[in-house]
Amino acid sequence: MGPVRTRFAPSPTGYLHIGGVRTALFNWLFTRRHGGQFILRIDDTDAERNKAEALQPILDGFRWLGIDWDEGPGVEGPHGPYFQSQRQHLYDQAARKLVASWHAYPCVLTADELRVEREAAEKAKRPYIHRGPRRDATAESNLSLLAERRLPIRLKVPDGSVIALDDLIRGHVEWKADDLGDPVILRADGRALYNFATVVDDAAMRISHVVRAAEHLSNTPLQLVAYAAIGSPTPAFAHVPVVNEPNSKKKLSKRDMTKFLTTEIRQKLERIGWSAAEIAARDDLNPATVAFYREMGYLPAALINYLGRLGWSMDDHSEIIPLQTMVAHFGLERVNSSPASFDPDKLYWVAGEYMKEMPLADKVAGCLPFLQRAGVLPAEPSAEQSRKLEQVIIASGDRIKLFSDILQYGTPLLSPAVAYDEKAVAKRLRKEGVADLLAAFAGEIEKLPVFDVQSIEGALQALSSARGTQPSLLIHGLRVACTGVEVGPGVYDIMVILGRDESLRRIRSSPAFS
RNA sequence: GCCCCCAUCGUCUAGAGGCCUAGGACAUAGCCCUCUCAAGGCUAAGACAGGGGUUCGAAUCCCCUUGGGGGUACCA
Repeated sequence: MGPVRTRFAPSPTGYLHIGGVRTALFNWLFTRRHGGQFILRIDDTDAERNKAEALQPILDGFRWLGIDWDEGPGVEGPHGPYFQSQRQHLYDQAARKLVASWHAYPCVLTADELRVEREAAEKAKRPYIHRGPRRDATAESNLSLLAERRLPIRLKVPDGSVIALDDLIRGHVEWKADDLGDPVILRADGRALYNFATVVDDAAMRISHVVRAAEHLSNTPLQLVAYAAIGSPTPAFAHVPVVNEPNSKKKLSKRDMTKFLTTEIRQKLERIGWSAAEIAARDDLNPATVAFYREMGYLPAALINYLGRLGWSMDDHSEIIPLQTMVAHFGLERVNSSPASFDPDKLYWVAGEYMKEMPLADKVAGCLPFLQRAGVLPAEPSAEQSRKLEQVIIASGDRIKLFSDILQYGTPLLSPAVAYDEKAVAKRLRKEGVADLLAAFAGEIEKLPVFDVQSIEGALQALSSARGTQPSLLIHGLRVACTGVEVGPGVYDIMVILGRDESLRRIRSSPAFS
């Protein structure tokens, strides 16, 4: 076998779809495992919806995830160009050669005539298998007809044969050629159809393994006919199962992604500082795109790990699999043949596992932009602010699973104003004796020689036992007084981060006294 | 309609005839730890779609049914 060469052929739609990137990842893992080349080929033949700027988000997404390509946009190689719109002449040439070699023929039927044929077949309850009138005409006469008129070209499907495929994931599949109509491979205007362009390109680019979504399995027999016609060896095929919507047996669709922008998701975005207008201005901000996870502060390694395990397993127990391990063990034979549902909960868990392993400095760097975009910290934080942020992150520990989680835990400590939560205040501050305790405790900490976790805790325990109250009464009251909310890092950590003066200010101006 | 694919806990999966009273993970519930929330520990509940074969023996092989999905285009 020659070198492993795979490809992924996205069309520039303006966003990187989660299902597509999973397929790309399988290609990439397989390729890296075998030391081959992974090619990114841009399927931009559909001129109107393919603007140049619509490619950028896709490339950005791949780069963010660390999926690199050996040939493609920005990486010239021996088999370019890598934009299908620049390869039209190749399809045209190939199709004409097929007419000359009697493997293809011009279609002289009009759209209306074709429709009539199809309807007649339907009425007779017979499957419609197209065979055109010029199918058996001589190559010479077809060629001269083509010289006079621009006509669509159809590929001849050989009569009576069986087309077989040994799919690397699905095993042996076969089709009867007689069930297949002669497909148009080139439109009258010279633009190629997908089933033909993909074969011409895959052959020209020496693709050894076509790893693609299972929805393409039905296209494969026609493509196999095309390979035979152009006289190229066929690559190996592996059809990976589609990714389904969460809790559903429906494919995670590229179309109608707006439905994934539920009110819940919208709230999540708003909570991390996105305005309704900003969300509306981005049509890729929904859970079906890679960009969404990036904006939510997921670690790219976590997304990769999750996606890699979706439909593939390394063994009977591994869940957190570092990229290098994945590359070392990836194999198409362990890719499942049944569809898999995307599970946001599990992805969130994986994200948390990866965040636990993040070095502190990287965590700080990752969290900062979220605080800045929400206006909690300025573009150029002061040394004091940076120091505090680091302390907050240390104190928050495993609570931060996504970078955006810093907003929940960091905002109450980093912004000067405290937003008091009604329920928390009612439950923890407006309680018999809490105001007295807080006032007394404020007096105690004022006198502390050092203001650290040990001394604050000591003061609190001392006061509680002197008063004969549960320490938790004061602890909960303090947290709400200092942060406005009930959940968060340990209270002593909170007070140390705020500092003595700010802690006192917050305690004394808290709603416990109003 | 016709062709093709798929089918293990809610979800991701292990399982390639006996190791299966079906294992793990996420999610769920309970308990423990504890200053809340996370994290962690322990426990619970939870699946071979149905029916026929083959076999001493089937989640695993075959057939049928059912259910899901894809294709059937001058879409990709």
